Parts: sequence; C-alpha cells; structure tokens
Amino acid sequence: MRKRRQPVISPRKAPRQARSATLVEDVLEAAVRVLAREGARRFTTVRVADEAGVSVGSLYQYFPNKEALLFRLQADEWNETLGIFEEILADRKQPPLARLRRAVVTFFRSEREEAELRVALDDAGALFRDAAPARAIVERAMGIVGAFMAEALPAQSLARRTEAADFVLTSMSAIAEKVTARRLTRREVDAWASSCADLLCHYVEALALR
Amino acid sequence: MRKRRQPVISPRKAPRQARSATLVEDVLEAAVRVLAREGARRFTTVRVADEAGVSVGSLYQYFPNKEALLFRLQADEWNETLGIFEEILADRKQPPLARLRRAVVTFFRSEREEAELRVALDDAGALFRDAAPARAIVERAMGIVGAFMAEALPAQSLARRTEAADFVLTSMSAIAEKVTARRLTRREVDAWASSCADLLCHYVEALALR
Amino acid sequence: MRKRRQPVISPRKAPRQARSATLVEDVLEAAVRVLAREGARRFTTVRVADEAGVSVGSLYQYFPNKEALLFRLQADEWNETLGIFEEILADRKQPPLARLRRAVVTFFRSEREEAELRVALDDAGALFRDAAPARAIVERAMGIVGAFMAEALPAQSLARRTEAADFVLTSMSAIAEKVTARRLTRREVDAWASSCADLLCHYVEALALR
Amino acid sequence: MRKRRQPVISPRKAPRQARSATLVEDVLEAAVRVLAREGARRFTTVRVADEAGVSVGSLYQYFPNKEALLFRLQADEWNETLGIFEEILADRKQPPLARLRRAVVTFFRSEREEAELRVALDDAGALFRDAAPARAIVERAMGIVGAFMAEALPAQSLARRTEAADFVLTSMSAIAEKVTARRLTRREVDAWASSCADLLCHYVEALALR
DNA sequence: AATGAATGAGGATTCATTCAT
DNA sequence: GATGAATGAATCCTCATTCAT
Repeated sequence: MRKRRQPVISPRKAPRQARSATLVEDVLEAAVRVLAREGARRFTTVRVADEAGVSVGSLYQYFPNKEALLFRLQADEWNETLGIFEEILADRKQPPLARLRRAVVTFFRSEREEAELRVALDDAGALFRDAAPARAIVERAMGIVGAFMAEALPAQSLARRTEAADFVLTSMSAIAEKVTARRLTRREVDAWASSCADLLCHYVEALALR
Repeated sequence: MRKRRQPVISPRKAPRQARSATLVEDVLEAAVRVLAREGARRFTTVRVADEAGVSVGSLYQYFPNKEALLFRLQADEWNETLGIFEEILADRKQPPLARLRRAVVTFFRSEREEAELRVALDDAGALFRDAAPARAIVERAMGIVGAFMAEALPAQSLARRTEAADFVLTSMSAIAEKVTARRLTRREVDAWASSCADLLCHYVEALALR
Repeated sequence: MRKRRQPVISPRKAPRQARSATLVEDVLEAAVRVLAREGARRFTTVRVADEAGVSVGSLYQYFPNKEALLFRLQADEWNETLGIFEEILADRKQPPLARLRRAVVTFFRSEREEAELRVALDDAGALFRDAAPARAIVERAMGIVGAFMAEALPAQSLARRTEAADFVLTSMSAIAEKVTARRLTRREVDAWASSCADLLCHYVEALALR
Repeated sequence: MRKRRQPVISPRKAPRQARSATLVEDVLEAAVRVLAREGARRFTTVRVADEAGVSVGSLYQYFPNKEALLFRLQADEWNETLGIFEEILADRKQPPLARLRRAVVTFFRSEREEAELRVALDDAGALFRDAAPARAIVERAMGIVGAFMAEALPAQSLARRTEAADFVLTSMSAIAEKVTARRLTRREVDAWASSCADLLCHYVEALALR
C-alpha cells in the first residue's frame, strides 16, 4: 500500500468564545444529521456547513479537514461509551464478574443505540485507524479494563493482565459492532450480550485459576 | 438513512468464452494489485482496466459497476476461506471440538493472510452489506456451521443449533477481522485464535449440557 | 522556503489521433486567448476548457495540471523564437558579427510580438522555473549559441566559449524581456536591440582578442 | 488584456504614532519571514498578521490590501539598493567610469543578497508593474543615474543622457535580476558584474565620443 | 483603535460511466 | 465485441476582506 499522507485529525484551534463553542456544537450535530440522512458517500463539508447554517469557511476554522470532523464524531461517541463502561467496572460494591457482565450488556446496548452513526462512520472513515488521537482512546479503554483486571486477577502478572484486558475489550467490541450493525431489537441484542458476557466471564475465571 | 439506489452487484453477464473468462480473471487480479498498490481511495475502474491491460469498456462489459467488481473480490476471498473452513469442520475423522479448534485457528490464519486485501476492501466499500449475493455467502457459511452443530449438538433443536452456528460464526469472524487488521505475526495471531477457540469450544460444550 | 512539490510538467499522454491533436491545439489556443483576455489571475483550467469548447476532463487528459499547460505555452513560444534565432546564427553566408547583430534584432522583435503572452506567463508562472523540460530548452539555446561561438571564437577554449554563450544569451534575453514588457513601438524596440547588439558584438570582439 | 482593477497600493494611512510605526515594522518583518518560510503561494494576510502577533484587522488598518503590503516590501528593498547606488555614483572623488564599475558590482551583490525575497516577490505578484508608486521609484533611479550621466557625458543633450541612463539602468537590473536568481556564489556573481560593468563602461565611453 | 470570527465564491482536480468509432 | 476519449458534476479546501463586538 502506497504511503498516504495521514490526515491531520486534531482540532485546528480550541474554540475560546461561547459563540465558537456553539458553532462547533452546531456543526457536530449537523454532521450527525447529514451522516444519518444522506449516508457516508454524500457526507461533504459543504453539506454539513449548510445543515449547520454556517459557512464552510467557519467549519474549516475549527476542523482542519473532513477527517478531523468525522474523527471527532467517532471520538465523542467512543468516549461517551467508555464513560459508562468505566463507571460500571469501577463500582466496587459488586463482585467483579457481576460488574463485567453488566458492563458488557450496557456496552452492547449503547452500541446498539449508536449503530446508525457508527456504521455511517465506518463507511466514511477507517481514515484514522492509526491516528494518534485514536490511539489515545484505545489507551483510555485499556486503562479502564486494566484496572478492572488488577482487581479481578490480582495474582497475575501485569503482562498477563494487560493481555486479558486486550482480549476482553477486543472481543467484546468486535462482536458488539458486528451484531449491532444488524439492527436487532433490544431484546435480541441483550441475548447476544448475555452470551458474550458468559464467555468473557468464563475467560476471566479460567485465567484466575492459572 | 435516505434510500440509496442499491448498486447492482451481480455480474452483468457470465463470461461464456475462454477469452472472457481470462479477461475477468485478469481484471480481478489487476484489481487486487491496484488496491494493494494505490489504496482504496485511488482504486478506480480506469486504473484497474489499465493495470489489466484491458479497456475500461471491456471491464464494464463484465462488471456493471465498480461495486460489483469490489464485491466480487470480497466474495472470492470469502468463498475460498469458507472452502477451507468446510473441509475441516466436515472431517468426521476427528472429534467435533478438535475440529472446531482447528477450524478456528485455520480461519484466523487465512484471515491474516488476506488482511491487506480485506482492510482495503473495507475502506473501499462496505457498499454491499445488504446485497443479495452477500447474503448468499452468509447462508453458505451458516449451512456449513449448521451441519457441524447438527453433529456436535444432536440433542438441540434446529433453532437453537442455528443460533449457536450464528454465534460461533459471528464471534469468530468479528474477532478475527479485528485482530488480523493489526498485522500481527503468525505466532501472535495463533495465540488469539487459540484463546478464541477455547471460548467457542466452551460455548459449545456448555450448550451440549443444557 | 518550504519544500514544495514540483508539479509534473510533461504531457500526460501524447495525443495519438487526429481528434486529440486538434483538441490539444484548441486548448492551447484557448489558453492564449484566456490569458490575454482575462489575465493571469483569472486563468483557470475550467475557463480554458470552456473557451476551447471542451470539457475540463478532456483538458486534464492531455495536461496533468495547470502548470503543464502554462509551461507548454511558454515552451512553444521559446522554441519558435529559438528556431528563428538558430537559422540566423547558423547562416555561414554572413560574417559572424553581422549574424549576431541580425539575430539580436530579430530576437527583440520576436519577443516584442510575444510580449503580451510572456508577461502573462511570467505573472502566472515561476511555477515551472526549475522543471526539467525548462532546462531542456535552455540547453537547446546554449547549443545554438555555443555552435556560433565555436565559429566566432575558434581560438578560445570550450569553457570560455560556453561562458560567452551564456553571457550573450542571458544578457540579450534579460534585456529583451524587460524592454519588450514596456510595449514600445517596433522602432523603439529596434533601437534597444541595436544598442544591445553593439554591446554584445563588442563583447565578442574583445573576447576574440584575448 | 481586460481592464483589471488596479489595486490600491499606497498605504491607507501614514502611521502617526510610535505604536503604529512599530506595528507596520512588525508586519513588514513578519511578511518577509512568511514569504521566505511558506513561499509565495502560502503568503496570506492572515498568516502575516499571525506571524507579526497582530490581528488581521490591524494589518488592514495600515495596508489597504495584500498588494500594498507586497509592494511595500518590494519598494523598501528597491529604495535601500538605490541608496547604496546613489552613494557610489555621486562620489566625486573617483573618476566616473570607476564609480560606474563599483556601482554595478555593488548592485549585483546587493541583488544577490535579496534574491530570495525578490524571487518570492515576483512569484507573489508583479501585480503593481504600472502602479504610480512604482513609477516614483523608477524616477528616483533615473534621477540618480541621470545626474551621473550629466557628469560623465556633459556634452550630450538631456534627451540623450536620459536615454543613456535608461539603458544602463535597464540593462544592469535586467541582467542582475536574471543572474542572481540562479543563486550563484558571490565570486560568480562578481564575475558577471564585472563583465556587465565592462559593457556598460564601454557603452558610456562610446557615447562620450559621439 | 483593535480584534478575529465569519463569509462564500472560487479553484484545481478526479472519476464513474457512456457511446461513437 | 472492444476501445478509450470525452464528459462535467462533484469534492475538498483556501483566502481576501469585512464588520460586529
């Protein structure tokens, strides 16, 4: 694959004033609507700006390019999901595996709700797979699950726990993505989540016994 | 999402003559090369035709549009993988779970080898998620795994076995896709495959006891 | 100065068929008209294509980019001028200095006629200052004047003759460019040419005596 | 050539206060840096203002448009060079032709040092070839060389001396521009300057004998 | 007087597809 | 059947300038 210029993805400037913050919000919301209504192929910066009632120039004042806009959408979605995820996994009032189960189910549900956007984003993107900010999110996720593993698998080495965190995170998100793209009902998604949780709990248990 | 004209995906005509068959082969091989060399963004029909030493017009004689060409690439890859998969799962000389394990490992390896193409294909398209021919492949896959389940879970209802087949297939392919996109070494991919196989075997065993 | 990608300047494909050759001619003529009528700033590929009664796409079939089109204009002009220049300088029926004088005058006149285009090109350009094809033209010019020097200064070393050729060529073209940009009358330009010829003849004579 | 709105080139207002004078200086220096660092194509008013640590609005307070800013850069450079030039030509302690020779050499050296800026300026503009302030500079130059000619060619008519001044000035600057654009070493430029001075001295001598 | 956010026309270039030869 | 020139809408992005604050 020929070297492709990795698009700049970080925001061009942080909006300082209230007006700008609103503008950025407007653009992001408009972007979601355009993506949903027109699909990834017709997702253009001009259309987004129009939808936001803003000039293209203004859009480019805050997003250096189209990729950055898409990435921001993606990142916001991920971060929100991660927030929920973290909250559940860190709740020491429940036994670890119960938390894991709940977290998995919640994750699937959340993914289901965002499926529309996520699929559109997938179509549009994959443009930032390796971008630094993308890695930052992965790291945040690993941090969250890693902390959980430290608690659930205290006897294991850090390396092994990291491996476990990666496995759980990767499997769960891979399956959730694929399944929620099918637009199933909440009940159906819950069933998948439950099966998936079974497996992952079993995985952690098995590791604990090693 | 606005109704988008679902692109025609089936070949415009089946190549009857040897010359045509060769042409189609040439085009497909050229397409793989262009995808690898230029990336999804620069994958154009003219470039593919050039690379194949064929005129664009001829390309359009056998592929109604660009999507059809991409789909064909994808389908060929899937079918090949499925062929291997079937062979292993159907081999009655081995106990079912051993076969499942071997199949999973082989699947991961095969996905790893095709990762380059698959990722490029993903970038280029996802244009045919719901196309009829895509479903045909899914059905073929379900048939293969369903047959295996009939043997491994003879006591379960067809519905439950179908569900199991879907679960195994979906989980395995979701995880394999995500993991092999990381361009790991064969050894690393084998480790993932092994963990994944553990879980899926456990899943089938658990089902058998219900 | 930050590294700027040097634009590709060589023609994208050689026009094979009569139709294409006509198209290229049409485009070049249209380009001259657009440059003259609208000025360098409004010289756009779309406008040129329109003026030529051709689609932009067609223009890009034969010129990889705007620079290449401009360069072609420039090169054609230079080559034509050089042709005349060569003819005069190589005409052994006249004594060398008489030829040089005639060549200089003819060069100034030719430059005067092309001034409109050249000035517009200058404004537009500098886009191709260092491109390889530009150097080819310089080499052709050096060849022509070098041959003349071999005859006029047979006693001098090659290095010195090359130096002399460079000096004559550079001085003459620098002065001619600057002067003809002033849109003087033919008579006025002739006066300049004559003064310039005086100097250059003196220069060659002085060199011959060294 | 279609009538193009000749850009306003004179400063919008003369900076009265120290603060303004500083601002104008800052902007000019920033402009030089931007031109050098980013090239003519990326020379924008916003970028210059940023580099100067000033708002675009402020920039437009003192320069009515981009052209005026570029022109000011050009004019400053010219005036500086002219100052040196004048100093040498007016120095009655030396014989005229010796002064002319020294002036030419100094001019070439000065042009060599400014070549970077001059080329960038050419690329960016040449937008003000006929602007009134540009003529003022030409007139200043003509005044300087004219005074020299009055001394060197006292027997000639004013018209002839003016012609001579124009010839010397035009030839020298044309050749110097072209040669220094080649980024030669100081020694090489000196050689060109010397040859050029030879010719121009010869020109003046020949005129004196008429 | 200073700011800098907002504008939006304008430009270069690409590419899926057609259709005259 | 094969060819490949021609099409032109569509895309991303820039930037001189203004004007509300």
